[in-house]
Amino acid sequence: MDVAPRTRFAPSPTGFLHVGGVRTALYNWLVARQSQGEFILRIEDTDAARNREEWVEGIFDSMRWIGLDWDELYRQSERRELYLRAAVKLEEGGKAYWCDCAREDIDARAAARKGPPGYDGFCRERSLGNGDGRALRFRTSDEGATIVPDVIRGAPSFDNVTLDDPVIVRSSGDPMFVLANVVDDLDMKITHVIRGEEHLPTTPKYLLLWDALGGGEHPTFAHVPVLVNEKRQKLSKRRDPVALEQYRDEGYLPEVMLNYLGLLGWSSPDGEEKFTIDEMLANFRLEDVGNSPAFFDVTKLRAFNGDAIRALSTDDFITRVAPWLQAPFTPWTPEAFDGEVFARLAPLVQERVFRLSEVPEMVDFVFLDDPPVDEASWAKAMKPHAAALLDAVIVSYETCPWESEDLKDRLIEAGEALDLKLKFAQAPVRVAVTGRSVGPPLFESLEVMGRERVLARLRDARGRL
RNA sequence: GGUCCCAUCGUCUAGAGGCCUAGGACACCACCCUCUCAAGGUGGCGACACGGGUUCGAAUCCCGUUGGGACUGCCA
Repeated sequence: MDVAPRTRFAPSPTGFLHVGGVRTALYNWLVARQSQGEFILRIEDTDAARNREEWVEGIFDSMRWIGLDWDELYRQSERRELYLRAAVKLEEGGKAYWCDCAREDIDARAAARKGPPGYDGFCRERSLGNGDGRALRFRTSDEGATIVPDVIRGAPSFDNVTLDDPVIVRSSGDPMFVLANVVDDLDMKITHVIRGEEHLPTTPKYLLLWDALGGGEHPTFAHVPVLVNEKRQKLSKRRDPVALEQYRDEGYLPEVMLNYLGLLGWSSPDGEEKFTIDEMLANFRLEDVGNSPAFFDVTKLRAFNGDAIRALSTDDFITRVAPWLQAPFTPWTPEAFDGEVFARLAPLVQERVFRLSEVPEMVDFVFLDDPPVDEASWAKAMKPHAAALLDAVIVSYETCPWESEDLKDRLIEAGEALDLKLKFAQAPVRVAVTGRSVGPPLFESLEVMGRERVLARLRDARGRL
């Protein structure tokens, strides 16, 4: 019974892709790709109230960016009839019933009997027909237990009495998540349900529904631990930076995102933490996925990203940083940018950034006519000796050969005349030219900028002292 | 409240009864290198939640406690 796996990633359109979702997508993708199976992308947009076409497009873009390709694509909004037919079948088979209880009624009854909150099966035997304001509920069993065999959690068992009858069709006539989910998994012949741990408590309902629909053999489940924040709460849209798109815009490399996400809950057998998607493909095993929540630590992601950027060839780096060298990421005008100048600075910058979005601010002084001056840097660098030093450097730079080595030697000379070590002598020049106390190596930057512009800035700074 | 899940350095993890005076990575600290900042090099700090069992022997197995989390929607 070794059938090729069919796995699925089922995001709902919310305007962005949740990094936790991307990780489960990755695991699903790996399982499918490892064994000539199929990876299915299913847009769970049954909630018409929040469903925008551009959000769906965004999911496609992000999936392509991260490199997870899919074999089949479905949108639940286009499959409504299928779910409704299943609902009718359940109702006709006596496995679902109509209910007109309002939330307040349900809560009031729960409070009155001092029992746990939740639906009490009030309408089970009322034999209500379909009608205005009525929702269809699935009748769960009151006897026995449902166990969920799970690749990474063992076999948690749930007593069926604790299961509320879930609404499967809203009073609006729209199908609900559980129904659509089970019907689709059945219809699409999904073999592995790999999803977030938050779905584990509702899996018994899934299984009961599966059986009621005559589904036969159950899929293999793997409920992967949630991703948490520093307070160990599930990563949420409201309080945590969870959007994959945000990381993309900040200049994290897609292969690093995948690597880091893969590392959260799984480790390579050889203990190597840096791995490619192909290496993951070769070594990944679902049963090796950990079972405790992992903190999404951007600090480590950042470190890995910096390493990956430095490992790029200069040409690759230039190619990949290109999008950040234009609007809206740059303070300079398009005409002011010079690709050849940037190419000379690129290796210097490449070694100093952790995210591609940090590049513009590191080279902006080269492409801006009048770069902003950081006041704190100015105050720190422009000590009493600065005037004399700048005077000397200006004179020296007016005639010296315009090569970084010469520029360095001349500054050393000027500094020594004032009894300043290079460490201190370079500061006024750096701030005068770049506006800041930190940046790429100074003399290479000066060389690239050219004598006239450098001299102009030095004189300008001297004048402000 | 109920149901379920989880528990090794600050963080991600290695660890499937002796290989563990618990290994690696990120972070942090110190030193070296150095034109700033990074990078790099060297070294350091740092954990088996607690209590009972089982066993010759437990981070590893069992039970309990404590702690954390998820779910408990006519959201997905």
